[in-house]
Amino acid sequence: MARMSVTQRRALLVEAAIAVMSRDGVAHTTTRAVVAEAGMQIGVFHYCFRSKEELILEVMETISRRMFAAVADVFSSSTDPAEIIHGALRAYWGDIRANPLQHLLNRELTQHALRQPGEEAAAVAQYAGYADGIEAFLVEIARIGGCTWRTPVDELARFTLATIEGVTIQWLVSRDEQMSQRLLDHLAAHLCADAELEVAAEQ
Amino acid sequence: MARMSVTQRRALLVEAAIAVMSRDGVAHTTTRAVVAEAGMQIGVFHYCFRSKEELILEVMETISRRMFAAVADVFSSSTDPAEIIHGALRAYWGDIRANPLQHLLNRELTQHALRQPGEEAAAVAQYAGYADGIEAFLVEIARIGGCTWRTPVDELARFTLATIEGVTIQWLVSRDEQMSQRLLDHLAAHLCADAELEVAAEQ
DNA sequence: GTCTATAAGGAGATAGAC
DNA sequence: GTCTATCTCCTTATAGAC
Repeated sequence: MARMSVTQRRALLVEAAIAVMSRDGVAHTTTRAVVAEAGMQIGVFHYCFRSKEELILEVMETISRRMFAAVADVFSSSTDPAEIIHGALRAYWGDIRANPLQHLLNRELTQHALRQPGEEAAAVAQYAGYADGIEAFLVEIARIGGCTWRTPVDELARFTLATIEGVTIQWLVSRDEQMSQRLLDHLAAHLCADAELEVAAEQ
Repeated sequence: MARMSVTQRRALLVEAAIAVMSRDGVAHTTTRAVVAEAGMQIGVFHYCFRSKEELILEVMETISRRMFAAVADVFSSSTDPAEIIHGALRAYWGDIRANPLQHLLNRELTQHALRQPGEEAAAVAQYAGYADGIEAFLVEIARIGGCTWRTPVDELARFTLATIEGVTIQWLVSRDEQMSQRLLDHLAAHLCADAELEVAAEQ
């Protein structure tokens, strides 16, 4: 095989791992399958990664980073809180529809980390990232829309995260398109009802 | 070992499997570990179960059945919707606190089924059971409390299921007691706000 | 850096004595 | 029905030639 920097190989192996793990699940993914997917030889693996576990952790970080990119450009669309909220949920939903297996994988990775002694921190970091991301999102909505949240924003963010994740798994199991849409609309309405228009001028 | 009916052995093996799988996770559970936990010999396994997969499916059904028992006696307490709702969520939360690993296991079982070709139906049945259970619960609350739900009850039930499950996984990851309590209170308030007192007398 | 060969250790399932 | 011994397969990880 052509020469290639270890860094580049690592990146290719992470991509291959995401592909294989999405397709077959974490449990059924072997290092052999990953290197084969990347078109490399089995011996390559262990001078790119210390262990299979190190690869899994890197997959976890990579996927988390990408999750946000899927909804990042939603602010450009509007300054109306209701529209931004609906836009964000639609964007998230589009990502679910486009990559259902990747979202299933994401759940598996969380649980894998929780079961792996010493890796609980990876799961904690993953969730803290999502919660903080949504929280920042809500803060930004309030700023743009000139409103405040009745509920403490950390609580509202985690409530939103919880519901979104629950809706996701329900769809992954049932594939009931219409119900999932209704549930996300229900969540959007709940959020909109929590927003309180600020009194226009102070001072 | 003493003679014992296959039926009884199956029951003991299911209990042992729940113990081992809760402790170590589905991925790390071997048939050897299960029979050892049950104090049996390895050879026993395959004339009690056709395969490891058959055992896992039976574990799944057993756990689902028990989940409801944990909140079943909540109606005796009150006829006030708000109190019943809070009571039910408290009961659920108590079960989570008492058996966190079993709830983690439950998630793993869902995903295992989704990844196992031909077993998706087990996951679907699991979720349909939870959704229908919560729906019946909401209907009963409305009947007892003399109120109706503004939101269609199938939607409200699935929204509740989604949020509960999201809160559960957040706690399993973060173990943030106080936040989880706030999130469940938030959900309870949301449900109470959806209840609409019926006009006392018709006709 | 790259690749082949292999070490070392389980896994699920079964055969066959009792 | 019960239990021991074992078959067969597949895993991660490493040694060592090139």
